[in-house]
Amino acid sequence: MKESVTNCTVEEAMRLLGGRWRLLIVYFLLDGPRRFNELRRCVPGISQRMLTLDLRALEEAGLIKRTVFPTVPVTVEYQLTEDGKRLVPVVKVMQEFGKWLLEREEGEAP
Amino acid sequence: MKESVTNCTVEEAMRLLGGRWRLLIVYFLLDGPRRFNELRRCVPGISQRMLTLDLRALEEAGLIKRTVFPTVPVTVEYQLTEDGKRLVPVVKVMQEFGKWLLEREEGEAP
DNA sequence: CGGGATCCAGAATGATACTG
DNA sequence: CAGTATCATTCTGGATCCCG
Repeated sequence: MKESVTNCTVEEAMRLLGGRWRLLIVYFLLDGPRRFNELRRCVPGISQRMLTLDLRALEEAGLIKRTVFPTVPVTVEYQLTEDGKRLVPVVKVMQEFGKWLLEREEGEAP
Repeated sequence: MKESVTNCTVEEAMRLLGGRWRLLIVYFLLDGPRRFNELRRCVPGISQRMLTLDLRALEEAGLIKRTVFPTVPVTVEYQLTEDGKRLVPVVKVMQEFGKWLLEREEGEAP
């Protein structure tokens, strides 16, 4: 089972990005590096655990870079890598579609 | 200006499209209408149940249209609505990103 | 053919407590 | 501050049987 898929590029992308938070996290990294708790405040409703897990997944995929500054207490910064910048159009398009969705909802069922 | 709706737009979009199959189903509807079992064959590995559920969700969101032809046995066709065509850029961008992902994998882990 | 209904396994996510 | 560990809950997806 799970042999390589034929032409399922969309499936591959969704397997990595399809979670509830990942693209949202990336969204908040568009403007520059962010620290862990900074992201936690930005991303509405995410748990500490999921933030950790999703950051790890994105890091493992080479899309973000984790930098530890040996301050006291320690400071950790996350930022998009060059590869990660390939996510910019993905986020943008999702943002636009989501915006349209929300505006449509307002118009139909207030 | 509801700042309360900070940027749930990405979240909103992912809530609707974030599943494993939905964008993939939409992908196979880009070229035109498809019947149920036709989609089942196209979408690699999807179960009948999930195809039904996801088609329902997309229909409820007004993104696809379900048409029943009273043949014997019955024939059901699914197609993108005008609203659903807003998904075209979303699918395209996912497809491109997935393609890049797959090509990168090939290059790294032979 | 195109589903609906039910049951179930596993993955995804959340809550809470603890730590260097 | 930035996590880890553990447990609980919810969600996703598959298997199977049934029906008009």
